[in-house]
Amino acid sequence: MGASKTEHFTNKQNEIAILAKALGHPARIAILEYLTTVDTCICGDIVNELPLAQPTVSQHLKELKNAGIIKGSIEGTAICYCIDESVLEKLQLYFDGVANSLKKKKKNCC
Amino acid sequence: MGASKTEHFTNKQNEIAILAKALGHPARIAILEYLTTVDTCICGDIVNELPLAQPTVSQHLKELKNAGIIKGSIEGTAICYCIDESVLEKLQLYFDGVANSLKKKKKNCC
DNA sequence: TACATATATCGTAATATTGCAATATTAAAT
DNA sequence: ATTTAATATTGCAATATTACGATATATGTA
Repeated sequence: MGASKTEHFTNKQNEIAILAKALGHPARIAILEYLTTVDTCICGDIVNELPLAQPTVSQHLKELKNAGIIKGSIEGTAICYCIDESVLEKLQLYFDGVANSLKKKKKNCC
Repeated sequence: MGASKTEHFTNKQNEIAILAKALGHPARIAILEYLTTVDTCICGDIVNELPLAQPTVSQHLKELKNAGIIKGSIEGTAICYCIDESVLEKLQLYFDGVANSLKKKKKNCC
């Protein structure tokens, strides 16, 4: 095997899982944070920011792009990558929801 | 290769990546949601809730446990699994932080 | 003790991820 | 047209993940 049985889960569950998986690597968290802090989308510096070879970084960017977390627009030779704010908001809302539900719960175990 | 170069990233980045990775599978999102909604930690029903074989569920539970997202306490024959609220709060705060930073940003690209 | 129940572990097959060197592509600059 | 710079793609090796049948373990019950 090796492939997830996605068809048995809800769209929402798959959606969140895809986003979480895309962020399930420190390099991609570092990219997220870099793109969050940098004011103007200075692009190709991402490679210089990370301790990884250029093809590896490119691959990580691709995965973030596939998950919808970032988008890139061509800017001459360079590419301008930035975060899709709405997707991050989705994650924010999701974990807000879970954390708040937990707070309301009466705990009779563990 | 196949192993992540975790040593080049900050503790915080690795920590968040580990949590995100653990939630990067719809079955584990489903487990999270089940444990969130269920009031008393009725345990072994997780297997019945999921469209996966018992060893597979056990494996997913183990991964959530390794990441620190859930903990289990033995309750006779059964095991009582529940969410570590503080870890979920960590995720909530993290994505709150990222999403809020993005909102404050002036967007001059994409 | 023997049995049933709940969960974990082992072994294994299929597939996915990670990382990089080599190479391709694309567009600007000379 | 050539060169340079930035990024993507390909190909491959090492490792990790996913899933499950078979089996082990542990606890309660007859």
